[in-house]
Amino acid sequence: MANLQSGAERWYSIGEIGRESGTKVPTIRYYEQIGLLVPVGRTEGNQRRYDERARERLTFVRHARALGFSLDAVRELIKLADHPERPCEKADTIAREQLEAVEQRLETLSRLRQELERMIACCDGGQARNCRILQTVSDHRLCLHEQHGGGQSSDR
Amino acid sequence: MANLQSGAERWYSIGEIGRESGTKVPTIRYYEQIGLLVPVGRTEGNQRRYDERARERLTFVRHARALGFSLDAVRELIKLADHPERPCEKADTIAREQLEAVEQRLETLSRLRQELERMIACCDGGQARNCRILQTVSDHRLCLHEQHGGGQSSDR
DNA sequence: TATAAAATCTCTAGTAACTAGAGGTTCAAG
DNA sequence: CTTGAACCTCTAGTTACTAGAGATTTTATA
Repeated sequence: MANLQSGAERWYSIGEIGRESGTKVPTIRYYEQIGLLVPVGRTEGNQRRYDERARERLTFVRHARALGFSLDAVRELIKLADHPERPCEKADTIAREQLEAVEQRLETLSRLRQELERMIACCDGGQARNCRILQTVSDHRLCLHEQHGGGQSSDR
Repeated sequence: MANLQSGAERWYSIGEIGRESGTKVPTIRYYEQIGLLVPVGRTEGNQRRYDERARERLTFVRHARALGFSLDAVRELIKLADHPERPCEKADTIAREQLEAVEQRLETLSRLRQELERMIACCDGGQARNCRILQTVSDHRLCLHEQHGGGQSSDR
């Protein structure tokens, strides 16, 4: 809450950085609340004002999220970005884990796609009684693959 | 709450149908609570007992979930399966929507995979300062694709 | 038949990652 | 100086479960 009007630095409102980064305003407040973004200075009327650094931090978070990293992973990545002298094995590990998860999901989904395509192709649009889609859902044996499901949360 | 011991029908406990269908017991109770499964009869000691039909219903639900349908979609599919005389357009629509969602996710994910692979390949394992992974997350311009993220919830 | 272990019951609360709304205040333009 | 957009806090809702507490029932064994 220091010099919010003096100095040469440019300040941004929460709405501005939201628009810029494609983030809804409540989401930004949420990130602050869970400690992902450091609280920024306020105006006398209690409104948040962001500087360049805070803006970049939000961009970092959003981009990491867009890459599919969990908020916990993002937290780790931020920690690393804040300590440039540390080795970056951790970032490597996180990225590799993310890659593996993505590959896993890709596999599951492409099996699902195949299954859905087949179901749809076989549906003749008649009575529900004869609907291939409903039959397939009813009877797992009509499936091409055993793999989807079986255990829980193979997809998410 | 009728004849739970008389008659020829076989009854199953919640644990049994859970094991069979790969569903955790609380999940089954949850499905009942939200009205996805019809409440079944109970023993004198208030424990649930499932018959063949109830067992199949759970299988249906689990399989539909494994195919990626939302609980709401499953609800619709159940309604249809319960009315075999109706036309099955609705099932077709639901399945097509699901297929489209799956294809969408596949696309996003394969872009992500590419991005992650590139990030990881470029990381030299040195200081965080020079880490390609962190740099890429910091600066969207280092990305191959603009598409991932941009708006919100492209993946989910 | 007695007892102990396993399974079940209800209820509440927690998870991830936001999103929406109520009710009130502040900022910027005209 | 007024008005309307943007902001504030706080609570609760979303999806699809999952976990735990504390009590009761069922089942298997001695």
